Amino acid sequence: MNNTDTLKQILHKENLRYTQQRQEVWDEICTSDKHQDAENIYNSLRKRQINVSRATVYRTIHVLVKNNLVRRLNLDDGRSRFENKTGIEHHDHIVCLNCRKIIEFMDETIEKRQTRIAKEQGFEIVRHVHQLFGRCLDEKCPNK
Amino acid sequence: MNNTDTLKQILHKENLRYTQQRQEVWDEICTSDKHQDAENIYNSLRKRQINVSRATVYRTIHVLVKNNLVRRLNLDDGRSRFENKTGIEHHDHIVCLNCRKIIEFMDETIEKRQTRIAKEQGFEIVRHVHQLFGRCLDEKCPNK
DNA sequence: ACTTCTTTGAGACTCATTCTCAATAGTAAA
DNA sequence: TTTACTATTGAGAATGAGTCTCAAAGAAGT
Repeated sequence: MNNTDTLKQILHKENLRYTQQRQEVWDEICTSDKHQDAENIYNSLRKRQINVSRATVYRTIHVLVKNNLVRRLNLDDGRSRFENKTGIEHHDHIVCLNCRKIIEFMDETIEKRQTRIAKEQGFEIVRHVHQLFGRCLDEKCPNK
Repeated sequence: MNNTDTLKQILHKENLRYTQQRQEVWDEICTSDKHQDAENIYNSLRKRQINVSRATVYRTIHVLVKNNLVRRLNLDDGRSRFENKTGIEHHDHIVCLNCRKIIEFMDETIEKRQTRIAKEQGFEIVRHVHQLFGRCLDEKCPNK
């Protein structure tokens, strides 16, 4: 299913109308660099002459997150970042504290273990956050 | 080393003065229930007739966190929580989405694996965040 | 086109946290 | 044990991400 149909489907399910603004926000998240924050998404759209308000950007993101089209990332820097979640396998993140480079990782053993640990403690996991913060060895990184 | 000496030591290292307010904030974090937020710490102190300002609470917490006496937790609910880190072994958290109960866990296999994964990606981990959000089976939990 | 209901945009508002700056309090030297 | 210097404090203003309000604009069915 393409971006437009995916969006139309969830809007219909939520009894919401299909609008140009909602499509533009969703497109921006799908096509842009990953891990953009709301302000970034808003600015990118404005730069492309697309009229949309900050309020609409936030409101649309809520719908997308609620319906699993988008994942919200909280990287401890005070604002949420968003990534397209459709057709993407689950992964977690490694973040460079110097250059803020973000790498994705996924480890089946860790995934299974955390589920088991939660179960042993009487929990059923709904979601999890697993982030590794450190320093990368990238030449371009202003690492000391 | 007791709370007072620990505090005096890091204040000295940071070229900061030992004050009653700083001691009170540190005491509150050491003796109170775990995972309190700044407002909570502030209110607890005021309730005990201890004069301290919000600004001082926040400022003191920064010093404590910077010097590894306190850990800052971001549980995705908009405010930071703090826990005493001295003499406590490392652990991560499981949080109930219904009753906000917080359980600690620690798994050596996961710890080792994440270090290795980061290394393979050219990262040296400085810290990590691993949180499991779900629903607990506690009878008192308003978990339908 | 008409009616009804939803969405939008601009800016006001919230809330945790940080900042400002005058008043207060440690601390080292005398 | 007072002086002199500097750091700390408190009250409230400022910040910034995100949310809310409400009148105007837009979808959708008739």
